[in-house]
Amino acid sequence: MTRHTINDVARAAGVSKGAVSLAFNNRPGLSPDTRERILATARELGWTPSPRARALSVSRALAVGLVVARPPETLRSDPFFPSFIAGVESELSQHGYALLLQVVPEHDAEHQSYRRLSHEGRVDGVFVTDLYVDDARPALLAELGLPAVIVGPALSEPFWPAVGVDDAPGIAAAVEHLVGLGHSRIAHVAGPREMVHGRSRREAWSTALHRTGLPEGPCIDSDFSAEAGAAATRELLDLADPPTAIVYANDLMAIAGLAVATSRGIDVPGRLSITGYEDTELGAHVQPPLTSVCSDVIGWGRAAARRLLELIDQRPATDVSLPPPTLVVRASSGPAPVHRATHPTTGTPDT
Amino acid sequence: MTRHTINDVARAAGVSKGAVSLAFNNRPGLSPDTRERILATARELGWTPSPRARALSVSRALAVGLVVARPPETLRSDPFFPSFIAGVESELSQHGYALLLQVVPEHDAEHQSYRRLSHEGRVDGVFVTDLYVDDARPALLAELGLPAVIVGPALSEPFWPAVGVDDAPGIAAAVEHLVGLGHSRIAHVAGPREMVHGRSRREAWSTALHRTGLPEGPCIDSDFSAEAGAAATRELLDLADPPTAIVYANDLMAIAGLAVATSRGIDVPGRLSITGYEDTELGAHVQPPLTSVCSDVIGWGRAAARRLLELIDQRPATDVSLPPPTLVVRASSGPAPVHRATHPTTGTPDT
DNA sequence: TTGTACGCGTTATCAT
DNA sequence: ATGATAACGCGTACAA
Repeated sequence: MTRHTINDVARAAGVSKGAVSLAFNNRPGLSPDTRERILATARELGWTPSPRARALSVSRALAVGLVVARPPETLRSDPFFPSFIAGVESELSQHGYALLLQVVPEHDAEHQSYRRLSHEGRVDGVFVTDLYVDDARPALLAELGLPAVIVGPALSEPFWPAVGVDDAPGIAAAVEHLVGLGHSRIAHVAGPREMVHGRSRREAWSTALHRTGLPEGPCIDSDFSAEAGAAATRELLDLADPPTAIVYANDLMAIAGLAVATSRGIDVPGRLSITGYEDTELGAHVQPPLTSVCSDVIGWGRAAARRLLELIDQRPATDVSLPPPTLVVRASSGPAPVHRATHPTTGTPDT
Repeated sequence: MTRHTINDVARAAGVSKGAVSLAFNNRPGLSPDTRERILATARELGWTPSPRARALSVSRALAVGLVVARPPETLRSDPFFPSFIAGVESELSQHGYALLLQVVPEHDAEHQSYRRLSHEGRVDGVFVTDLYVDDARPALLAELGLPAVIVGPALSEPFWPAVGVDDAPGIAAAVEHLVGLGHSRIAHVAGPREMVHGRSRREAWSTALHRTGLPEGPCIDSDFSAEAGAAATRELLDLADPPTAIVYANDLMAIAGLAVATSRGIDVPGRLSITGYEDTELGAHVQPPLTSVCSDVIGWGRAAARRLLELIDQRPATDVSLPPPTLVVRASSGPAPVHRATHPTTGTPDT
């Protein structure tokens, strides 16, 4: 019951090692029936090529890497990665590739990780997530010669292709939804200005408002964390002329913001409407349930993996069109209040 | 600037390949100064052994696997894995090991994954999480001869060691906290009976109550999801004699339960106290902030990885004592109501 | 300490 | 066209 090798198969099929290799790699040079005979023999013996040996001989790792640089605290509640990874895996496994994951606390460590992965030849390519404006990683990876795919909004990145769901339609849908409900003072709690997906969502919010002819509401920079989302919300509610609706750049901040509003006795959605982004499981189960933007993260992962494998194999990019995100309307968004209180924290009942 | 090999180092140091290998593996058979000279030369050339070649030659993968079998939906909001993985990585990287991750939708697929990982020799060992009572995986892995560490409550598992933070002290602390606040009817929203950590938390709750001399409150089986947590909460609140406090088996269910209470106009903690488990980021930012049990998940990951590497190397287990979980008290738990309403949904103001 | 076989496929070179 | 042969990738380990 010991492990079989290519030699066992070759012997059993009465051919040479080389022939078995040709058969398994769909390479010309074999008559159809010997090819079939070889494959059948391999099937019987339960043999498949060893990735270890293959890796050494083809000078490839047959694995790709995902390095996530965040303090675990920030990462903890992030719903993105599990789905993304599931999608990635579904594509990789079909090509005999594996996913190697690392979670490191900060950016410097991430650079070290890439260097090591590349130097040791552990991976043939990597995904880069949470791209910053002027991010140094693409250049580093180019220097290392390590193929990469940017996971996030497509941008004119000189080094590597980007695969991402476009944020804009989802944010636009949220804004239009709120405008349709009569809101005219729509704020945004944004992701960090330095992060590409923070910036793109902010721009989408701004653009959508301009398109409807409304002025931009106030916009507070935040960092995608619950803590900062809560602080931003307090800041907005403290304004002399607070917004009647807030578009958050993710669910985590939206849920924290919701708690802030509730704790001040501000009725949601009676006095304040709220939308999130990402449609987390919990969003549907807070009070009131959160209106949010939902995108196909699994499909996204699959597409990113496909692109990365193409890049590694130097194949041309196949077109993948990811479905645009959709707005899931729940009870956290409702008609704009008829009378706008001058100061919501003094809370007179609405309608 | 092409990649160096062990031969380059050997030549540069004026020794044989074998000597370089001995030097890098701290093996006897080399004079101290040649050893040092070899290491210095390697440092100069920036050479480290190639995991690929090593893997083939030592007949090891130099990687361990983590297969997570859950529908992405369920996994999405799970805060456990990122921290756990960070801890795992910190240990693995020191030993030249890498972590290979897979996310599969259901249990059958997980079995397939293990079979494949083992058959292809992709990993030298795996972590098994979310253990079920009578789980078939340990036996499968034993049959495959693939070393495994159970991540979860220590239990008398015949095949593999378990590494886990003991749930009991944390749950007990929550129960005692509530008892100290005057609660006498303390319910539990449990994880699935078939899951080991569901069961262990339930038993901890039961034991803690008995120790204080209080009768068990009602206990509803749930499944760790927000959806089911909400349903369980509704069920509890519909009882003729509803509990004044609910101990949830995780934060996700607790937050969903909180929303249910709030939506019924039940004041938390005035009329109902709530505790969670896991201390997620969001728990501190819901309204009211959630009392929860916090454990050192990163340390847990580190310990599990260490044990797995020991198992792979057939070394004896070193003792690791993980710090017991601690109770983080926030505003969702408070004094038991003085007058217990006969039916909380008819909600007369409290105190 | 050194020489060399070995692990296990892949691929370039040859032979029919 | 088909298929065999042998070198190769890069460390490790055992005999000398």
